[in-house]
Amino acid sequence: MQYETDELKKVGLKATLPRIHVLQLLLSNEGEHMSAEVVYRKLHESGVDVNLATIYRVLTQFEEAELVERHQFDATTSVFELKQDDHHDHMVCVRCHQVIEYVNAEIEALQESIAKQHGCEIVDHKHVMYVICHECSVKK
Amino acid sequence: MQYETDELKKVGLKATLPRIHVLQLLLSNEGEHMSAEVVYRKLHESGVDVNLATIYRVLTQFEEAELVERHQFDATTSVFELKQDDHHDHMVCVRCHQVIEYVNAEIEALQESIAKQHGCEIVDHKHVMYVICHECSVKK
DNA sequence: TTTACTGCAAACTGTTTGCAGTAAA
DNA sequence: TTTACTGCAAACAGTTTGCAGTAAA
Repeated sequence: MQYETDELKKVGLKATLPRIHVLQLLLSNEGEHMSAEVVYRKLHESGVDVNLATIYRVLTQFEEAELVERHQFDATTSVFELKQDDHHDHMVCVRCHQVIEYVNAEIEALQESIAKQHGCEIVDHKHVMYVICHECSVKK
Repeated sequence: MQYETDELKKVGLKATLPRIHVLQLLLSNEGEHMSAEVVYRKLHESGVDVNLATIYRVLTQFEEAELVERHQFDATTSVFELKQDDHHDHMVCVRCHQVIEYVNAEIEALQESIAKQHGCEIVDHKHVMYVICHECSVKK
């Protein structure tokens, strides 16, 4: 819990219990992409009662503090993951909803050159591939 | 109006006035990416009163009939464009909200190979670049 | 002790839906 | 004349917000 406290203070946030718990959950589930609802449910399952509105606030603050990244793989729900050092994009299995991360420098470079061709400067991008993953295609 | 009527019947939809008007609007604004709200407003401006709920229904039916494509460039709102023959992706200017379409076979191919490497089969993808367009970067 | 933060409930936004009436075939 | 469609109002889902009370510094 000291680590979480330090991380929070480092980005200028009071080390409150809700924030510590959310951060702890994200840390212990690295690589997962969780919605606010899921964070809420997981915390409650482990006996920690944090209000859903607070979770939304905390996740948004974490995003602003660049501790987490927000993604929207489907039309309705945002998911959050701990921010990693390297940029990566995502594949989402439409059957099992597993998320696979990948990095591809060539695509990144191509993007830049396309933008440049049009006189545009990229400020952000999202690239999501909706797939049927190996496991799902095997089990029919 | 005969053209619209025929197009609608071709995909098995009754040629009703709301549908004809929405299709007409999309046809006369090819290349535009309009939200349901914008469709609603534009129709009303030209003196055609169609209920917003109907516009949502019609656009969804058009999507199912593959007459239009739905995109979500921001978290909250869907936009629609007439379906073209070729696949393309989008750049959206974060300042003026202009949408620029582009096609890049190399990226498409790279996507496929990345998916394959992971044993995945792509069923869909979205690739959006958020940019500052030429005009916007010029006028500071 | 001060001020940022949380819980609660209510609001909000884009979108969908049930139902009774209307228009296309 | 039948049946699909529309308008209306209410519901919906995820998310945000105002406010009064609570806890971190």
